[in-house]
Amino acid sequence: MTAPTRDQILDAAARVFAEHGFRGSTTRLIADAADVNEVTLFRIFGSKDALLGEAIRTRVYERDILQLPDTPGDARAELTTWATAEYQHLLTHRRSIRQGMSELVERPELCRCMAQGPRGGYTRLRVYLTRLVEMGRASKDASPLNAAAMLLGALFADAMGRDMMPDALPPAKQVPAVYVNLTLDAIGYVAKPAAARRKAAGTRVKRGA
Amino acid sequence: MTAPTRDQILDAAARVFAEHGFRGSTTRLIADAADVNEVTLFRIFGSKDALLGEAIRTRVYERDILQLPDTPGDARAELTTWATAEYQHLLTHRRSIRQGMSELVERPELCRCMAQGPRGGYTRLRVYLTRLVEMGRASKDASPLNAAAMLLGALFADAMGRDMMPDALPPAKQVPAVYVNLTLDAIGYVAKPAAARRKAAGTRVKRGA
DNA sequence: CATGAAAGCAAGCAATTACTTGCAACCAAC
DNA sequence: GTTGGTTGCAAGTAATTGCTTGCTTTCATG
Repeated sequence: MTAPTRDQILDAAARVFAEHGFRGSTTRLIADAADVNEVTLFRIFGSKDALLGEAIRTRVYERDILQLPDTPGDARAELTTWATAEYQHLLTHRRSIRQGMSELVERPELCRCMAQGPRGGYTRLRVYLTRLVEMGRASKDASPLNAAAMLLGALFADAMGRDMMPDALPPAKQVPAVYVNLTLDAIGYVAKPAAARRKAAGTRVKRGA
Repeated sequence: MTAPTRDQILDAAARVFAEHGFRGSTTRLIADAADVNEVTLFRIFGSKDALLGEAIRTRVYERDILQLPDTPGDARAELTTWATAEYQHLLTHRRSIRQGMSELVERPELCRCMAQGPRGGYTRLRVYLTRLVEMGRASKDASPLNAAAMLLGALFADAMGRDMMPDALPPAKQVPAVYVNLTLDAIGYVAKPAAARRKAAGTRVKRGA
């Protein structure tokens, strides 16, 4: 068994899955897309389920989440960079993600690997926003937990729904910055802590949302 | 042909679709769920496609969007009520909506009816938030368009993703208020216009997000 | 060249699925 | 009771699908 063929099949399976979903990804379709003989799929992976399971796990859901700094600097810039990577992944894989979401009832075992990315992102973001509050750079009343959920939710919804109504949403290139800025405004973000705020009084009027 | 049987079948089809999606909704499954003979489905609807198409259109996607007042009063209360209705619909139909989303590539004709609800909600919310800005009750820098997108996005993502990670999101009962309040904070909402703001200086510290 | 592993090819199986057909049963209305 | 409309029942068709099997071909290695 050669690694190129195995990867080739996994890549092809993920592509077919994105368009056709679980049932619609016939072994014939996958074999054609991978440019191999159908029987090869069974020789290597044993069953269609095993093949597709591994394909979407390794090609869609398993990934590294970008790090956020332990000590926040320019939060608007840092979070926008971070959100851009997150959003890019969601946008790139939106078809597969939509297919995976539709399988939640019939294949609950998919739940864990599907939730891995969102959980990781959520945790990092929440920690970062909590630090902002602790540093006196966001309102003490703010809930980093809720704000993190809202930002990630908005990014997710945008990526999943954009194909449905592209004209009704902010331009894709602007999306990360738009939602990051709204989120930071929502938690009363300021570039400097309260003690230093009097000297930088105009900071908030310079950024529009 | 009797109307009860027709409706019975449509209801059953929608239920089966929510769990099994398009392909997985076999005519046998639907007939069993509707407690009718399989041939009846074809007598009444002609094909499985036509049946499912009508079922999800009429049982999931076609709906009335709650109105928002032309002149905003207590925006936190009004938007929370409104968002609660919106969220409830999304939560109730989340399985069907997820299935529908997964079909976007293979059945692009679904796009329009799927987008109808979100578009309507988006428009109403945007108009309402624009009025807030015009009344001097939100920041002139705010973009009602972006804020509307974020609020609706967050509600959507929450409803669609809750099954995947129920513990990582705000409690469902609190969701509408949480995201409405964050959104209003993001656009610099105040209960009264700028001219009257000095007399109600404590308004913002009373509500936590 | 010989060998073994990997993959291709062709045929086929059993199960499933949307759908059809002919007859029978049921029910409401006259 | 008769009639017409609606639905059920049973059997079946053609197509599709995951998967298997036996033989052949290809390729890398010694």
